[in-house]
Amino acid sequence: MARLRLKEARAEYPALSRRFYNRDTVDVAVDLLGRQLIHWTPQGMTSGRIVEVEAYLAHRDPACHTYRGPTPRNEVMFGSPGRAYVYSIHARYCFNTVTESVGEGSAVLIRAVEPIAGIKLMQARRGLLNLRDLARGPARLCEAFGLDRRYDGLDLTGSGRLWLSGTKWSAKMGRIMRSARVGVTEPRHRCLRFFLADNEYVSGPRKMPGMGPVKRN
DNA sequence: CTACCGATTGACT
DNA sequence: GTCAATCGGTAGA
Repeated sequence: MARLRLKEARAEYPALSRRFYNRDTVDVAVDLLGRQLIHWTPQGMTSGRIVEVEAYLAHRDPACHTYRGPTPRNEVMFGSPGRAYVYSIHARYCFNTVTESVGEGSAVLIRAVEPIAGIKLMQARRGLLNLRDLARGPARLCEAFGLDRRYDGLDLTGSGRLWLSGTKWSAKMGRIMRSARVGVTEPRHRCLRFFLADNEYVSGPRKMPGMGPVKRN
């Protein structure tokens, strides 16, 4: 496969618009399933199909980083929808897309993708050959795609090197499931994790509280 | 300044 | 299944 120039890649895989992200966070989360995450670098392009996401809701959600108000870290979450929110945890990184209107403070965590392009590059970045584990988990995904703190605040809807693309629901995706979020210990468990059932690139335990099917719109 | 801890991962029983 | 390494963000003295 010939190496794509950035311009060509952006033409072939049109970026989702700001309008896409400026909606209810749960709607955006479910709508992101099956779409592509694409990162172009001079080293090559990596892309993958999103198979698992989690919604983090401002104000109503103690697990959300904006729950206790603005801090230096969560500043980007209060900004424009369609920007990247990248934060570090346990000495690794996690990648989110900011949702809803400016000042809201909600986001969708991209937890796992099924690798499509740039698999050799992902393997080199991860120091790992096993295809299944390349981007299965939020921090693994960031390592495979070369994402770190420098990408915090980056606009995903402009003409940059990092964006999301793809058509809406395809029947090939199979059923969508929901469950409680991974690693979030809440008294009331809410089902804000969404993933493709039976996809081998989904992270986390097989069984989670509140797991069940999601109906298509 | 110190102390605590998490939207994780990988190694291990 | 269990467990600890890891380190930046946050709150509090």
